[in-house]
Amino acid sequence: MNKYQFKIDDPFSLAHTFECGQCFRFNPLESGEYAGVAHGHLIRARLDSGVLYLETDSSDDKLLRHFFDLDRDYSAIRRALAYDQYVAEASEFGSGIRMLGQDFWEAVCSFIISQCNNIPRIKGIIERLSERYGRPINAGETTYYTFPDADVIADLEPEDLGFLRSGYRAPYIVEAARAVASGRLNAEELRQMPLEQARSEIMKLPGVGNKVASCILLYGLRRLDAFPVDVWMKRALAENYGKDFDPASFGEYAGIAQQYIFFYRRSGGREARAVSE
DNA sequence: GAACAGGCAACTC
DNA sequence: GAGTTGCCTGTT
Repeated sequence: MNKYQFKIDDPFSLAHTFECGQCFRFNPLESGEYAGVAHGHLIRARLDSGVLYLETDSSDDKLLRHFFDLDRDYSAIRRALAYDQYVAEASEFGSGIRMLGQDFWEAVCSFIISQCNNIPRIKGIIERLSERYGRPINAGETTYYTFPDADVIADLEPEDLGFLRSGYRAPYIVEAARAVASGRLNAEELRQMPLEQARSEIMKLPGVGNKVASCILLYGLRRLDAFPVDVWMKRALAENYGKDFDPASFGEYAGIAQQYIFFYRRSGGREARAVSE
């Protein structure tokens, strides 16, 4: 295992980052660390006095910086969003959140699984998929598994995924794997496209509508202008902006505004803040 | 046992 | 275009 230290200047919370709904494969350890697998590597992360300590079998510090988004100025983004009172509150509350640089295919698959589903079950399905078709990484008493490559899943039939208990999503998973494995859906090409064009390409996948496509854009391609609206966001937007609000008005960092609002609203929003103060 | 869940798609009007 | 329904599975 390799060890890395990164000095962090902006607010940074591992708990908020890993438990704000963007990522399903990292969990807290008793030590207070967070551990999980990303881009085929086990990562154990700990934050102490503004330093991010990583233990990992990766030796690619560029990938690690990318995954934790260490080269982005979050304080500047929060200042840019602060003209809006509610976003200012939400971004204060969730100031430690960072947008992880996740693997594209993993995000495609994970957010297909997420539809009409809750986080514990989403995590369970993804873990079963990884244990069966991923590569094991031994770490002491625990064995972790990488997220399986798209071409492995592409060779399966939906019936092969019965053990996942993913229900009607199984054929969607296989079709998405085939699109990615064949190059029909290519992350690099999507990155070059205007947002709406990339969205309509992603929505060609069966079982992928506007919401899941927005999650794939934001979490799988880190298109920060993508703005997923689920039932929680609908509530938050309706409560604060009325019915006919266009999230695009948040501009190039709409996706980060979304993340702050989502986390704030799910944590109880203003009511929770009032209680804690 | 019925209703619902961080959604989609096919169908209705 | 807005509204309704079934879809697997799991939880309440």
